[in-house]
Amino acid sequence: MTDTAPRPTLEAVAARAGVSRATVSRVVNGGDGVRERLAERVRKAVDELGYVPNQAARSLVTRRHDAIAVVVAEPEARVFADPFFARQLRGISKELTAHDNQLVLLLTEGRDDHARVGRYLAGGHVDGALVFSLHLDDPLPKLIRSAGIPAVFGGRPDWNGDQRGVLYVDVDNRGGARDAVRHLAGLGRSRIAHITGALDQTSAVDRLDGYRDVMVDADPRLIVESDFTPAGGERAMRELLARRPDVDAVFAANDLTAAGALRVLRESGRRVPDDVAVVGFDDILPVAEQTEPPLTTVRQDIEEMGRLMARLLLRELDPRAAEERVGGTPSSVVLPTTLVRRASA
Amino acid sequence: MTDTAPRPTLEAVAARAGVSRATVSRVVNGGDGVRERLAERVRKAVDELGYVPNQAARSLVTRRHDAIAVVVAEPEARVFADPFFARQLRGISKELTAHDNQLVLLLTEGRDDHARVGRYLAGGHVDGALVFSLHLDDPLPKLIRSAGIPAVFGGRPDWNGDQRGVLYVDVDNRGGARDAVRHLAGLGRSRIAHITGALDQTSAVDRLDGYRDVMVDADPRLIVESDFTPAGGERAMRELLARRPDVDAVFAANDLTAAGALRVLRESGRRVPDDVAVVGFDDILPVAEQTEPPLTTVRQDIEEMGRLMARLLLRELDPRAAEERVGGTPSSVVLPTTLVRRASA
DNA sequence: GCGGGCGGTGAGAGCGCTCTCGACGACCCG
DNA sequence: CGGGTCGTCGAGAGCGCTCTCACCGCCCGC
Repeated sequence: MTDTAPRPTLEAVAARAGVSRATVSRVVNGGDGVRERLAERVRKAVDELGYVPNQAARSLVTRRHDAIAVVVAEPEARVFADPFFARQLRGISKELTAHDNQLVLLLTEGRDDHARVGRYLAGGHVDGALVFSLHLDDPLPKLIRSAGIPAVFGGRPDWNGDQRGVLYVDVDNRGGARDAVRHLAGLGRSRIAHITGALDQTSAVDRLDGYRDVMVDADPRLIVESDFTPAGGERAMRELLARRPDVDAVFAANDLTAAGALRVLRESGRRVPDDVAVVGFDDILPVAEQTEPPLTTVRQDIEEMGRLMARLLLRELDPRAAEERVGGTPSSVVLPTTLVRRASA
Repeated sequence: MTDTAPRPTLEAVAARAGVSRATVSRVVNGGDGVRERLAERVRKAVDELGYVPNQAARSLVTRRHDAIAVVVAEPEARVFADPFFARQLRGISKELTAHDNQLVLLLTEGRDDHARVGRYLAGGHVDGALVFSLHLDDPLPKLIRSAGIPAVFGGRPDWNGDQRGVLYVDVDNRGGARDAVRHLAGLGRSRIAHITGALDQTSAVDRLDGYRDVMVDADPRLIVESDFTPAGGERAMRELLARRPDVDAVFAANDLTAAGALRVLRESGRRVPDDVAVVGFDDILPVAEQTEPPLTTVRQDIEEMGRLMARLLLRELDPRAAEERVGGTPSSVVLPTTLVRRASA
């Protein structure tokens, strides 16, 4: 343990500035109702002493923490293959920092951890939570709700039951999927297949729905279920080639899957995009740009998504905003996507 | 704001169990020196009331927070292209969770943020810090030191000045590089080139040193400086082909760079590995497995690195451990690497 | 010229917890 | 059988802050 010099207290600052604790407190917290002359003297004392408020003492009385929990309930796979997660965190971090809030990160590991997270959130250590829980059967949303703590979800949660007052920020997965498939159709392709993502996640379901919106009466054999992984993409593509060797386009539920599909197509002697055009989803840069050929894909602004989630939550927490909100509660947001054309379609 | 029911206090539990506050506190914190009969009664009361200790009140008196900061000082690029960061976080999170510590994440954005981070750390909101700051000129290490807060660095820091007592966990970059180059030599290659990483990071410097260890008197033209990015890898590879068209192997400082190099080699009509063998570094799965051909590379156990960093810091913070430590201060760790053979070399 | 406001300031009471210290039996030894 | 020791527990004093409330000048209006 490093011995830290005893940090100056409000008391010390007050003594130095020749005022009372209350006045120093007022100045430190915005300084309303303190005459400028005095305030100036206090600020000077604060600087000289290097005073930093003790957050614990402050929280004890205000019952606020200026801290937000970010709960990530991904069992390895997805989050850690993508830089996804990092991007969202960055967006969140930016927004929180701008409002002097801290980011407490909770990563969960299997079921047991849910209890721990629930306890933590219910324990009132943070003012709110941003939750990433993309699986349909996830207990987290209920847990959060029963913890009685304000929360915003990343991605549309889809649990059975009351959805009132549930805030989330999602990407327009369905619309993005439609754009992708329409793009393929616009290229003159008619036998457009879809390799789905893991269908226990709303994003995968929505992308599939988007595909169906355009391909209203597609051959069901053109739809192959997969799991968002490259290996899954390979398997699905093989299956697809067996079912419909005449397939001339593939819309994969994400870039990783598309990369797997691309490899199988190459193996099978198909040229991309000449014989089969391929579109992915996510625009994971190190992947989408590195594939052979580079991948046409649907981009989503992940960082913005994080930023928005944080903003929504902070607004929810701010009593001032709560007043303004009368008659217009803050609502969930769905972000647009854009098609990024590269060589694969 | 959600109205949270007033949470029960120690006082309430004490009343219910018919004991004093002090006794409840003892039970809650391990229960030494309390007769089992009483302790049992207290635990029952805790359960019934759903009591959760107020961390703020506790911190106020103990001056401990059971929270550590993770500071990531990466200007975008590296961290967010790799799943690197996510893996490390996971390792850290696991270890911290196991010891009931919270993880406060601080991402920095340019210079201004350093001051903010410094203030935060000096403010005594956390017990220690894990710092990722891979750039030679980074002010963070000094800042941390002057904040007087225990810290462990991820990657060997390299600032001028006193290094005593500086703890870090690093990967054996130099050894891994040696292995990579020896592997290429073992394949019968003699004109082995190296595309470096950004040389303002110790990892890049160490990898270059490892290359030099084996290629003691290599043609300097075989060494091309780059920056860890795919685009940089492409540029470097072009330069290399211009300088030494007879190059028969490339050791790239990381997988992203290798992927860029691979693309240029393909363009130029070289076959990999027949004409030119390529080895990367990091084993970033979604990249290394997706390249054409799949990349032989040097793997580092990133998650373990995070775990170790946390363990080191926690030990540093634990007064008990401090006693045991007499005569043997905890020291930095360098993790081994392993060569992963795929198709590119 | 005097009372009522009012803006500015200080005194003091807690927030919920830990921890020291002293009290109090029970138990042991001589 | 008396004095000391040990284990167990409660009383109470803060930790550093916010916030209410009372107080004190001063300015205004009549």
